[in-house]
Parts: sequence; C-alpha cells; structure tokens
Amino acid sequence: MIEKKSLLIIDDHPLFREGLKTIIGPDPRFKVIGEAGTGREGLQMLKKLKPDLIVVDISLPDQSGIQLTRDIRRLFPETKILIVSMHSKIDYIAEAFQAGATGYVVKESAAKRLLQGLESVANGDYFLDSSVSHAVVENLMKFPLKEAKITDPDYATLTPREQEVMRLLAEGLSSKEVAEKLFISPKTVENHRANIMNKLNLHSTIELIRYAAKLGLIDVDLWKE
Amino acid sequence: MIEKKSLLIIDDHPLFREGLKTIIGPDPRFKVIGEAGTGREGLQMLKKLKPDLIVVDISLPDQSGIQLTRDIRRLFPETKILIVSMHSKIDYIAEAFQAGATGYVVKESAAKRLLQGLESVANGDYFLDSSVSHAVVENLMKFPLKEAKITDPDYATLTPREQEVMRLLAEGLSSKEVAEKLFISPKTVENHRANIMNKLNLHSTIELIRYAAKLGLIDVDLWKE
DNA sequence: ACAACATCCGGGATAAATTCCCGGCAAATA
DNA sequence: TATTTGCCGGGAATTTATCCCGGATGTTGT
Repeated sequence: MIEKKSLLIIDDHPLFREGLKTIIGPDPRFKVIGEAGTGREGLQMLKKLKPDLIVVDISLPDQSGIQLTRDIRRLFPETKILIVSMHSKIDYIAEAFQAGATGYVVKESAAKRLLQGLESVANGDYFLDSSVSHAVVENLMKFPLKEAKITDPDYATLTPREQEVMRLLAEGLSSKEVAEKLFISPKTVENHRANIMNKLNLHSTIELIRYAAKLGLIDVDLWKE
Repeated sequence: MIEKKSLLIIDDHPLFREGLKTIIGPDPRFKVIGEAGTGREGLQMLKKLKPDLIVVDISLPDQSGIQLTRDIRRLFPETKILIVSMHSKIDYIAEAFQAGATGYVVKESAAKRLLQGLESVANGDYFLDSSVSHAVVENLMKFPLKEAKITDPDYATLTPREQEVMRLLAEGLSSKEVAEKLFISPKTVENHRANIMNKLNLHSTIELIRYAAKLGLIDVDLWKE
C-alpha cells in the first residue's frame, strides 16, 4: 500500500456517518478526513480538504446526492465518488453513474462490500453492488447493442420489396394489413411472403419473427417494456 | 477470510494462463484449481471441479467466451464469471454482462486490478475495470429500462391447462404440435387457444407471443444468439 | 434495338388453419 | 342433488396459406 486514500463522507444522518467511520476507520487503506451533513457543507469541505474519494448519500436535505455528484464532478473531476443509497432501483443507479459516480452501494450491504466498493472506486474502477439484480444490469447493458448489422447472406437474396414486406410482417402485421399499407393486393403480399420464406428456409410466422429478431430487424426488447 | 475461493481459468493462451496463475497464486483469497484451453474443455472441468469463480477469455478457439458464459450461466447459475478481454469496446462489455458475466477486466490491466475484480465477482458484485471510459459507462446507463415485474391479473384467470397451452404456443409450436405434445386433439388446442385469446384480449399469434414475452414466459433474448 | 433476366403484381385451385358454436364428461362446490 | 368449472372434442363456415400460373415493367448486356 503506497498511501492511505483520504475520504470525505457526506450524509445527513450522523448515526450513519458514525457507522461508516467505524467500518472504514480500521481499514488501513482508507482514512476519513472529514464529514458533512449537507451538500453545501460537503462542497465547502471538499474545496478545503481535497479528498481522494467521497462517499455521498443519495438523499441529502438540501439537494440530491445526484446533483451534488454532478457538481463535484464538474469542480473536481479527479475526485472519485461512491454513492450510497437505500434504493436499488434501476433509475437511481443509472442516474448516479450518469451523473459521474463510479460506485454504487446499497446501505443494507455488508461492511465488506462497502470497503470493496471503496477500493474499486479508489482505483478508478466502476463498482455496483450485488443487491442489484442481474436482470437490471442486463437491462442497463442492453442499450448499446442497438446497432443491428444485417449481414446475413440469405437476407441479401431478398429483393428490396421482399425485405420491405418482411419487415412489416415481422412487426406483426397480417398479410392484409401489409397489403393495405403498401397499396397492393393481399394476394401479392402472400406471394412475397411465400418467396421470403422459401428463400430463408422458414416455415412459420414465428420462425420469421425469430429470424427478424436475430437480424435486429425488430426490437423484441420493446415487448418487455 | 473464511475460505479460499476456488477458481477455474479458461483461456487458450498457455502463457497468459501462466501469467494469471502467478498473479493469483500468491493471493491468499484465491486458489486456482484448474485450467482449460477451450470452451468445451472448460465446461468439462467445470462439471467436475465446481469452482466458485471462472475466469474466461472472451476469445476462445472453439467458441466465444460470451457464448460460453451463457452456457455456464445456464448450467451453473451460482458460478461467478469474470471475463478477461483484449477489448474495451462497449459492445463486448455489454454483451458480456448481458450473457451473465459479473465482471469484466481488460488484459492490459494491472495485476492488482484483476485481483480486485476477482474479489468483487466472488462477492457477487459487478466489476468493470477502469480502462473503460466514463463516457462509455454513461452511455450504458443512459436509457435504463424499468424492471417491471408484471403479474398480470388477466393471466391468472387462465386455467392451468390454458396456461400450459399458452406457454407452448408462445414457444412457437403450432396447434398441431401442441396437441401432439399434450396427447389431445388439435381441435382442443384450438379451443384452448381461442379461450386464451378471449380472456387476454389478444387477436393474433404475434400478440400472444408479445404478451408472453412481456410476462417473461418466453425468453426472446435467446432468439438473438 | 433486342433478348434475357429479375422483379413486382395478382389470379385460381387446393390444402390448411382459424373461428364460432355446439355438447359430453368428470370433478369440485353449494 | 343441482350447479359450476375445467377439459375435451366435433361440425360448418370462414379465412388464410400454399403452389402454380401468367402478364407488366425495368434493367442489363450484346
């Protein structure tokens, strides 16, 4: 260990601050050099003390920890921020990281977890404790995959019109609805559909939908809301 | 420390495996109990050794580490997975977490970081090392999706048999296939289906599928593989 | 310009699925 | 016992899918 990381605690509950200190205090890696009960007070101490890390409660009397995080981030970009919160709701977590936090720990978590989070954050790593369900993380990670690259060789054999029809069919429209949309006969749509299925070697509507989902033609995640 | 966490390494580069072992070996918290050079080999050892954690290279000769992660996740949900990768591209990271990894470390990272990641993952926390830019994390967190647990009251009105039929239909089986599976007449299935759609106010197969996806009856993510 | 080819459009006949309505049977319930 | 509910299936009409067909249009290469 090169040096103890200095630490500032911002939380409006004195009791919880005490708890944090007793947890962090004995640990050789960290040293609590200050504490504050409000956001403004926290900022003042921050300017004076220049700690390596800050532990911020997400709910403060004068402003939200999220907003405070944003401010800190703007004023002292080098200072790492660990958010502690009662909530494990995805909205808070996302907001926290967006605001510039690099760690998120739920208050109910074990002491060890907090220290773990602190060390990760001190290293500049991102930390999110395990009270957050895996499903949530999956959801968070889902967004960037949006870029759907359609490189399927079979799909390329479809004519433009067929591709257009296929997209509509995959959206869940019936042949009749597609026909109305494209101002052609339902019969034509059915023929296109047959050709599509033949070329792609599909044999039912749901196979078509799965295929479309695989290619990213449709976004099945939207179904889950 | 209660007990050393057992660890399995899956990476096709023997040299890198050695490197990992020399890093992890001296650490009292972990114990490498096996290593594998391919995904299949890894799965075999996994079944035999039942390690607490697995370190998986994202690029393996026989299959991708992502896919392997999915498989492991399915077969051994309790086993924690740390992905190591040469890439810090957002796509890989997102995919890794989506597949079920709980940690992601870039190969160039310092040894300390790896151990840090291992401990986080061992605790069940999510870990993402700092080579990932903050902008990337912000991006990941940008559009959080709600973890809406839908306990649809309408679905409860379905009889057990109807629910069973619905699950199979949502999987993409035709009425005839469902009939064969349940040893009943296709006619009966169609009637069940009609009742289901009536109760749930659905009007087409795809609506049924979307409904099932929303309820989590089916996993549409599997389609995207 | 011409032939060759692909695309798009739709008809017709047949096969299959869907819909709506019907009743029987068994078990649980009042 | 009488009633309800779930489960099962039939019959007939309707809709949809499948397969095969030809005509209209447009593009390409010679």
